[in-house]
Amino acid sequence: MSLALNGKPGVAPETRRRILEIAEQLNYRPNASARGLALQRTQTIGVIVPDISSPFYAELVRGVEQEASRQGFYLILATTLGKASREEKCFQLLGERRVDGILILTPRGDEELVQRIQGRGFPLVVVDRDIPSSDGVVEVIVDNFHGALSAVNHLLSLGRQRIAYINGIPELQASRDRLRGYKVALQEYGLELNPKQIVTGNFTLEGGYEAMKELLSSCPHVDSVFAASDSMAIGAIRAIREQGLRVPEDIAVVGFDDVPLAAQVDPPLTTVRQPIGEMGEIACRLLIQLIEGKVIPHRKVILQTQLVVRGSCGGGDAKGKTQSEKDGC
Amino acid sequence: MSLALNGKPGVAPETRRRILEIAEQLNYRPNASARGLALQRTQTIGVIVPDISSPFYAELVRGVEQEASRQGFYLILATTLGKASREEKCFQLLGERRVDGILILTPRGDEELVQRIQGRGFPLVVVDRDIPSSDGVVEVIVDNFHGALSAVNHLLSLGRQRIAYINGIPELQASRDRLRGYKVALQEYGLELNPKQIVTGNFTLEGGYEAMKELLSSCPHVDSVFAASDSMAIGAIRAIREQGLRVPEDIAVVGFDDVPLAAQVDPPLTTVRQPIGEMGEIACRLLIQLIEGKVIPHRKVILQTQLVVRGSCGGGDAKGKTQSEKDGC
DNA sequence: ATATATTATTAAACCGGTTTAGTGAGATTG
DNA sequence: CAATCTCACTAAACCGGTTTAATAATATAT
Repeated sequence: MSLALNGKPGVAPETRRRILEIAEQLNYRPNASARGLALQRTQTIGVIVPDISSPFYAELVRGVEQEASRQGFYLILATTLGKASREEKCFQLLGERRVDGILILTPRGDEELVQRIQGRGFPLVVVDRDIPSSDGVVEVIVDNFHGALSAVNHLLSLGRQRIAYINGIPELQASRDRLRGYKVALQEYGLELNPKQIVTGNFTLEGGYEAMKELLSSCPHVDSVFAASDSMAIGAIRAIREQGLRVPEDIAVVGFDDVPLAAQVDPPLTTVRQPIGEMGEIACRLLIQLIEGKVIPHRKVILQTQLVVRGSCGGGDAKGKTQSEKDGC
Repeated sequence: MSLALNGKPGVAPETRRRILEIAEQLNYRPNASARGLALQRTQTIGVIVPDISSPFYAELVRGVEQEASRQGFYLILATTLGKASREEKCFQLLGERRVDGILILTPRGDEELVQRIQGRGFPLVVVDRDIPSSDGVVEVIVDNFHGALSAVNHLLSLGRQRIAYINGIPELQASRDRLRGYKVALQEYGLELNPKQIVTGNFTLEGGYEAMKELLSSCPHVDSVFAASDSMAIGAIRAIREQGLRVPEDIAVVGFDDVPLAAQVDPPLTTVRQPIGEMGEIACRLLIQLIEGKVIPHRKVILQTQLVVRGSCGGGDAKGKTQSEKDGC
């Protein structure tokens, strides 16, 4: 019976046809619990995520879901709400469910939790994680350094030279990598680094707004700003306009992330796109490979960002202004 | 053993303690598949949703997840991507999983699918559904009519009288209800309805932009506009500004939904808030009640909207202008 | 002290699949 | 024609829980 339904050999064609017909007739659906029990395999992936309603994670989960469903896997969601206590609970729940593998999507990834999950023998892939991999955890991350580099290089290529940087939460590795990209781009161009041109927001719109106000008062002659997130970039634009300055004519702005909103603000935001959905897909694909016992060629996948040029930094029609006079900042 | 672990009576305290100790020691976790098989109950809720990455559905799912996890249920996601063919498949998958109940979150809800799910005896709650309930399906919806009413009344109270309406996709009941609210508000105020002041977008920013351009050319003297979604409202603002007009001084704008973006645009958007997360929570709570065989007092829960006043319609400082001259539109 | 009622522990049946072992019929071969 | 080998089908064991029935131990009553 099981043989016939699952298309395995050892069943006469006629018998198989008859079984399938009857199954169809009383529309039989196999019981996943029973199958899971017998097979010790649930075709389920557990996803640990801080908050499903944030656009970033929602898009990530969408990518995961797409790939999982394509390969016949299901998703079971566990949200931590950012609390470490819930992280432990999430793992327990997924463990009881005997999920075939676990996907952790969080930059605050608790190293200890990762250890324990691995210790219990669950296939595991970590996405967008902050912590440098200690042991052979499979991880999917984005190349923040080169992303920032390309953003600043773009501003430089447009002739901007007084480029400020609005950093995100400095504790996150992502912030540090982007900052490094900013610094290296300036250095390679032969520009001196001005510490006053580096301020810190907290990845929020308000944070970007405040940071930009601070920047405008301490360095009034900046001609462009690179923000470590689109939200902060949008906040910065608001601050710039309140000062009566124009974007991009007076100050060019580049963001990071390419959230859906970025294309819709005025002016449309030039930004560094993170391939969020693709990260989810790839992570899911890797996890399924792990589950199926295949060898993973590279345990660390680093995805490249892409610079999306829109209106907020002057685009192709920038005149390559030559503001060479020094200001005090 | 089972008795001891689940805290049921009929076990000596000493024995129970010993069992729990051993269980703890070799950290035993019950197998959810086995339990599901024996109990014919999986503690799982199947969620059918068009697309998890849309902010609206993401927030809805967040609400559902919160309530489910509070009551010890898990979520299993099934996305339709809007295709009816996948809708059927989703149901099959959830059926195999023997989910305890199903939540459908979609305005395009296929009536036939609802019938079949009910026919199979699955507890079912439908959220944000378009179709008027034929039989006793439990549904959670939002009061679009009164929401629109309050928005237009607000504009009227600010002295605006030439109020235009940008409708959403007319096939959706939500659009029709909002349109009705618009009409009734004007009628109750004693204003005549001008068909030219009603245009149609498709719920997108671009749609709102185009609709507003059309409106400005056919009815140049409108003093305010109510859009059936925030996205369209934001598109409308862009169109208004391109004409050299100011918001809210020349034209006041009110949206619908209160997406996160609404508070962040310039000027902050006055809008009608839908309690999205709460809808999810309530729907989930109702579903669990159904699952547990409790009686549902009301099979149709209609949630009220809330007018959120921000800058885009002049707010409290509106001067109550009296533009009584007629224009040709 | 014996019979009975009460309670705690142990054993077995069941949920619905998968898989292996066992059985019978038909084909092949000496 | 009998012995063997295939192949298709049937029966039984197993996955890991829950629940009911059977059994053992203890307490209560006569």
